[in-house]
Amino acid sequence: MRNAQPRSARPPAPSTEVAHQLSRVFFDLVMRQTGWFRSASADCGLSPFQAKTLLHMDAKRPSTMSEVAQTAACEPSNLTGIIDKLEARGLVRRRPTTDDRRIKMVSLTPEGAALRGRLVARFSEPAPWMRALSARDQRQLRDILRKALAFERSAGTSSEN
Amino acid sequence: MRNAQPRSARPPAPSTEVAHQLSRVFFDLVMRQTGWFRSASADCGLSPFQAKTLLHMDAKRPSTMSEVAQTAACEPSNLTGIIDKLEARGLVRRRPTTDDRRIKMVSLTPEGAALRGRLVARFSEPAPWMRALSARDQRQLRDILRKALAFERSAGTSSEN
DNA sequence: TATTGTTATACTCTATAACTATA
DNA sequence: TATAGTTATAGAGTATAACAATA
Repeated sequence: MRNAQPRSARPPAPSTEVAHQLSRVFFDLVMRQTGWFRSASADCGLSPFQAKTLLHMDAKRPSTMSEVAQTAACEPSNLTGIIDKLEARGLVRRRPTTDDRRIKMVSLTPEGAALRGRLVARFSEPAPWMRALSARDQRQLRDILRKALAFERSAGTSSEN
Repeated sequence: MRNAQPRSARPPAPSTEVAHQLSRVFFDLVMRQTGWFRSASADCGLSPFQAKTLLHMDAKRPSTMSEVAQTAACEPSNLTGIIDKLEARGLVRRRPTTDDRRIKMVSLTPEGAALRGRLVARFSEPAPWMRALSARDQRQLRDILRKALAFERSAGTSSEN
């Protein structure tokens, strides 16, 4: 864990040692944020998975159940129950399509879109450790994470796998 | 969300706008890593919470149930069940103390410490987006996250709250 | 009387398989 | 026969309250 890198023939990848250190510190930090997500969801009256689902829905465009399940990285069978609850609360709406009657489109109601907005705002409130960083570190971190997110959005279909 | 900052009298904090942008991009990225954590745990034959608990245990020193519950940010009642399972698999050991017989110390067995090591190694494997970053970005990101983690460890008792 | 850990309970999350209604 | 979504079910995670043993 503290050894130099073996010098075997490799593509010109950046030092794997730095990447490993990065991985450890990232997941160490992430592991400390689970409670944050939970309480932020609860502040909006939602379970974590309900909040996650709402966040993964496109505020402007309806999606099929499958699409939502894929972007939220969950099983379609579980999504059914979540959408049931969100629909019962008037936050989303399910409608069949005319051309293929197996497919159902889900969309946010105005109430759902509003609550989704509240969620986004809530998740925009910086955690204490973010405010503790210098302005320079905050900018650098934001910019690097934006690159990472751009990669994730292009490369992976979602997170999973 | 794209507006300039209001110019009201404020402490000389770094731009809250940058911090908000940082918060959004960070949690957007984090939301995509849950599957990664899940599959990494499964690779070691553990549920996510079991893995989390093992990772939060000090490999060298026994802790009380309360201490583990606090660092893992879970309810003591839930920890009981998890420790039961880990103990049944021979990964941890529970022992009463002599001075206060209410307290029970939990420690990793050699098998538990070995599996914890495998877990740490597994979580050290960089995610694709980490490898996609330039060597410079990787170093900068690692260094900033280390500062964040140092803050978390000093300031917060854990994550929660 | 307060505290450590446990039990009981209930609800949510996750995953798999079987089912329905379409195609 | 294959696909979109649902139902059924089981196991794991999370939270609260009540409890036993001990201090």
